[in-house]
Amino acid sequence: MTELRSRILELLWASGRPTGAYELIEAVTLSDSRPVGPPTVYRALEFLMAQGLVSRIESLNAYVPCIHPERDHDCLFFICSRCRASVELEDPRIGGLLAEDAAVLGFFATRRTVEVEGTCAQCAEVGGGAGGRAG
Amino acid sequence: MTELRSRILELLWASGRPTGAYELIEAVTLSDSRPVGPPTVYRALEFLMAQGLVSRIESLNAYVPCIHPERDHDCLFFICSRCRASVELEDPRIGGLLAEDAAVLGFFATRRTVEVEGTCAQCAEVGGGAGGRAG
DNA sequence: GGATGCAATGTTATAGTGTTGCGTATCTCT
DNA sequence: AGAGATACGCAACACTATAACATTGCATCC
Repeated sequence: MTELRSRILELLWASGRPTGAYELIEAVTLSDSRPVGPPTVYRALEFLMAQGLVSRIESLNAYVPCIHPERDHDCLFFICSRCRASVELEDPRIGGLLAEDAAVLGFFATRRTVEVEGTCAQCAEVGGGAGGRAG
Repeated sequence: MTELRSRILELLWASGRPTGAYELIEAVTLSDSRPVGPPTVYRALEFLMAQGLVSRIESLNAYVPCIHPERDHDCLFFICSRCRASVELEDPRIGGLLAEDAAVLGFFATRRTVEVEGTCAQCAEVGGGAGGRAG
């Protein structure tokens, strides 16, 4: 773990929501008063993902710090399309079913992506408007 | 359903694997001997997805024709990282669990993305090499 | 016929996301 | 110090997607 990598991990935690790579580039550039290029940030993200410290949210092209990186887990994200927040959940049953389906197909799984978009409880309470509960 | 839209749907079926938007642009341009721009194809894809005729695979930035578009279903994809093929499966149990988890969070889900990457049975048989069964 | 409205498509430019290639620095081991 | 491995800097580029605006074709109404 290097200076840059921990810096990026901190920024992800500080952000509080899925954060794009180019947002991170800007944030590092600003906070450290030094310009970093895309490859630098992407490499750091790659490393952090390999360590299980960060997950990528495919449907947003964005990155989030991982809860409980200490153990291998099913990344399962609920993403609010109104407030842009995401909640990570652990549900071993889903991994179990996917493993079961994979076995039926004779498929050897290496990576899972499970993402649910919608409206979080807090935003739903506020009511009405774009990204709302309808649909 | 217009000429262009059915053309793109045909191309997706003919491709036999997840196909990028720019591949489709090229394919339409070649097969119809007329240039089409990105917006044209993206709009057609948007329409086809709204009809449930096509799904987007987020982890590949690619598109696939949907099996059984006639009914609302859980899109669940197994994507082989070796041969690039994808298999769509229907497993209502997964949707059930996700709905259950969403309910616990008070989350109103509007869209699900479930994608599993790995090696398909056929490629695993061939053995060894990149994208293999290890992991 | 001519005006109007609408959905779909065409066109140009640009925004956003991610990678390649190569050079340099830093760290570690001997 | 010297050699190899790892990480970082940088320029350029490739890929993916959308914005903004113009045009076409068809149906409708007067």
